Amino acid sequence: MKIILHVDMDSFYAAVEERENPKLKGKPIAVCMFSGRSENSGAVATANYPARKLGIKSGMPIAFAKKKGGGKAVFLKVNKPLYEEVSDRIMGVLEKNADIFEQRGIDEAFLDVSKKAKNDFKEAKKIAERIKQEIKKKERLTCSAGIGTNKLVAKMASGFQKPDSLTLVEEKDARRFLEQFPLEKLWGIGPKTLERLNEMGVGSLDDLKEITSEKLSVEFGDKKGKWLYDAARGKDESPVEPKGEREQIGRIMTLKEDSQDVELIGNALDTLSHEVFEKFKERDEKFRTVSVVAISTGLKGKSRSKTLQSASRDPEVIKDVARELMEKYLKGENVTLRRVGVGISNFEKDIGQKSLAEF
DNA sequence: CCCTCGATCAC
DNA sequence: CCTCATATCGAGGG
Repeated sequence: MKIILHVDMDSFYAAVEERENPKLKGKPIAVCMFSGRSENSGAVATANYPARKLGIKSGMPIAFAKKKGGGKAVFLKVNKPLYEEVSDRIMGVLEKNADIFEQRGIDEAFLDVSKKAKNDFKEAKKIAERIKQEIKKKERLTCSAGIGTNKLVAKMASGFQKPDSLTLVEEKDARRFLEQFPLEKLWGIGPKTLERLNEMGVGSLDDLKEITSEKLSVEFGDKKGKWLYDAARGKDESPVEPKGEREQIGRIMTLKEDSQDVELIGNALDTLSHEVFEKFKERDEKFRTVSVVAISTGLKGKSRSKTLQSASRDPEVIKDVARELMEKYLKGENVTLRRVGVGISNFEKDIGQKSLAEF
């Protein structure tokens, strides 16, 4: 039997900001992504607990959050490089405590600790306590941890008593533990899946157990269908797997104003292409696919992509192909765009020669 | 099997 | 009033 630990930082962005600026201590904080089209356009990325008490939630429009905040809350702009730097150190602490380590996003990770814990939940608990201690001491940040026999249970456990919590769910308790959550709180069940399940007459995990694996596969596809079937039974065989390098690099931005203008949009694409290349260039690889995303005023997103005959690592290629894809798209549809994005993927090793200087 | 594209989830 | 970034799946076409 495996023992899986899931660690999730508590309101990470806001907590880092609070730590960096003692004046903010205890205050409601909303860390926001400002889109720049007007004073308050954008969304809340993370709200700390005092802010949540005021009704400010992540994903919420900033203008809306400000109404809720009643002037009490502090609104900050995200400082991603700072959070990344802090995250790297935290992930180092987590990784050294794991047999197998899988980072998921900037502030959470799965740790397979089966060997280190000698298959003993008590040992796993000690490991989790040690991790929490070390992060608190070194970074002055809290996190929540969940321990279970699989990723699903561990993930649900870490979120169960946030913040600064540690929740153990032994195998015999897993089913009952999961059953207390409404379906939509289950990891992997979002609004769409919930709606379709409801239409099938499924309103709880218990109901879900009544549906056959075949039926779920027809409705949700093979993978997801099987996953749901297992989830209803507290089962999740997916392994903790180290994440390799990113397989896509993308950037998206909100236009200063809604636009149909090829030149204005083209300029935005140039900027994005440049930023994408900046992230990509330190890798010793080439990309083969360039894609663009166009999000209309109605917030409907469309994507277009092109895979090149031969791989490239030329920033101009990103720009050119992005423009080409977008121009073609805009010609075909009569749409006004709100946001645009550029991405590259399909990386392959660059076995190119060294430059003369290196040689 | 590869490519394109949309959908979904969730940070 | 509506951010940003990535992974994964599946359908449909070739």
